[in-house]
Amino acid sequence: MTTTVRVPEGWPGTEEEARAIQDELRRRVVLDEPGPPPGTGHVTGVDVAYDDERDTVAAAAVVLDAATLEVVAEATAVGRISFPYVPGLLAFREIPTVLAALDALPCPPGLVVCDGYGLAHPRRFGLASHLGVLTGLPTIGVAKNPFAFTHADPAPARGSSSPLLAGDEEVGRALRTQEGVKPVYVSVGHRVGLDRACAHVLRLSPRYRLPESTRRADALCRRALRDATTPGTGPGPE
DNA sequence: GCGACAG
DNA sequence: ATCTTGTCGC
Repeated sequence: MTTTVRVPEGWPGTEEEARAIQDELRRRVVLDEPGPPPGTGHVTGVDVAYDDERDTVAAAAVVLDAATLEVVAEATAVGRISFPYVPGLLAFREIPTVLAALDALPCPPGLVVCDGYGLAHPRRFGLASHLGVLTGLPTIGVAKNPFAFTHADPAPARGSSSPLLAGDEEVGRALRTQEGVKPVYVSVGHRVGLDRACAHVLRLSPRYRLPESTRRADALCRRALRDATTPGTGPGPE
C-alpha cells in the first residue's frame, strides 16, 4: 500500500529557516549509545526518488532481517516535493515522505539506514541525524560520495576504512565494502556509534558496493514513483 | 568574492 | 536525483 502525504504545516520555506531548525534540533542528537548489535533484529533501508516535472516524490522503507537480509516488510509513500535541493539541506526535501513510509510499516524498523549523511554534515546534522531525532530510532547514513570532507583512500581489501575528516574531527568513515571498489561514506545518525555503524554496513553489503537495505529501498521507491506517475495507475476519480 | 557541494 | 545506447560479463 502507498500512502499520500502533504507538506507539513510550519515546514521551512527558506534556507535560513531550514538552517535554524537544524541548529535547534541538532542538540537532541544522541551520540553516546553503541546502538543495536550487528546481525540482530531488524534493519530498515529508506530511499527517495523524484519527478521534479510533476512535483512528485516517492519514498520507500524496506525492513530486512539483520541476520539473513531477507525482506520482512516494506511500505511506500508519495507526496509533493517539500523543498528544493540545497547541499546541506537535503533532509527538508526527503523527510516528510520518508516519515510517512516508516509510519506505514507493519513492524518496528529497528536500525534505519539512510541514503546520505548523519554527523558528516556542515552543521553536523544531516538527513540520518534529522530522521533519528524525529523518530527516536537508531539511524546511520551511507553516502555514495564524500561531501566536502577529506579522507585517505582505504586499503583495497573489503572492510578497510579511513576516517572522514572535518579538520581534526572524525565525522565518519570511508568504508570499502567490496575489494577494489570505490568506498561508501558512513556516518553516525542517532543512537549508534561509528564502529557499529560500519559493522552494520559491512554485513549489509555481502555482494555489492551498497548495502542491501539501500538497494532494496532504491528499487522500491523508483517503482512507487513510476506507479504514482503513470496515468491510469494513480488514485482519484477517473 | 568564487567555486564546490549528500540526493 | 535524473537525463541515456550499447556493451561486457555472469
